[in-house]
Amino acid sequence: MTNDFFREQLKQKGLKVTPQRVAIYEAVVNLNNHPTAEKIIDYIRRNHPNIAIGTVYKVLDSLVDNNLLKKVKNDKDIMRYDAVVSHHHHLYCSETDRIEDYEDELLDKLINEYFKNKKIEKFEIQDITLQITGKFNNN
Amino acid sequence: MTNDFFREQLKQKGLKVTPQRVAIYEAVVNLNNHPTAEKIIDYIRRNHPNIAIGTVYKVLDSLVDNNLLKKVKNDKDIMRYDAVVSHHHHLYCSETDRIEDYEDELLDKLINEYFKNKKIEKFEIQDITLQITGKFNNN
DNA sequence: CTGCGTGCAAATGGTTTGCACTACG
DNA sequence: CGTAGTGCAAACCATTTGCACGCAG
Repeated sequence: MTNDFFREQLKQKGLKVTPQRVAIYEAVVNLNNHPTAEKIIDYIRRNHPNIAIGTVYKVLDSLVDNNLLKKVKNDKDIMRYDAVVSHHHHLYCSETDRIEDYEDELLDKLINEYFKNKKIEKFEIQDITLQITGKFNNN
Repeated sequence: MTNDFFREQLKQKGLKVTPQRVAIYEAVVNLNNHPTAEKIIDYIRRNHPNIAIGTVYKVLDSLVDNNLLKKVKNDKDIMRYDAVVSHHHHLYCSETDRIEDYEDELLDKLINEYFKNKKIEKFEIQDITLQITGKFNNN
């Protein structure tokens, strides 16, 4: 289960398992659309009324540092968070603030193949992420 | 010349040609590495000591709205600006704050071709931009 | 027990806003 | 001239910080 996986990960990274960390991680997993810190705080306060805003930011930072969460950047300048840590791209809605994960191994292979042949001068590629902007057709 | 081109563009968009707008545009063109608002202000103050910070932000916003500049977002949360308006990607240095433009028509064609065949469910693509992270070898 | 993690509240800093004044067209 | 644009300073607000206390290991 997600919860146990997370607790195990914390231990492995030498981080203490606290109710705050568990709650924050669960919030990011359960909330859709890559929540902002504010959304996460709202969600958590239902069950943890006393959790501090500063704590949420500190926990989010340390989880990102330890690769248990990822930061997602959008056109605005508010930071959002993603519990999907594996390599993936993002679909950005041009009309709303919706952001969806997009995994596509075939595409990744195609792009890697391309850059295997065509090097960028004086630059060693470590990671390629696509920002795909467009419109969701419904829902 | 760049300057005349810019003045012409302002007129066409119905924006007044002011010394502030010209100076801000020139700053973004001349400064390398996709300057922040702060860098732009420092640069301009050499010749326009009285330009207001608020004005710089307002001008940058309106130039972006009118497609005369682009915003560049990095992992941190400070906005940076780009005078290259044509479609291109960005090379992000993983160790410094350096950001370079990267144009590659062949790559664009390859990716467009790929998505011509493989549609994303319930999503209509408008634009695809790559964030290429890595290391510059020297310089 | 020991120090990592938390709560709290104040500080920070990039960006925005309101308004009177200026100058472009 | 009339209004878009500017200067200024205060306001905003997401995020950070410092410190005393509390709890996980």
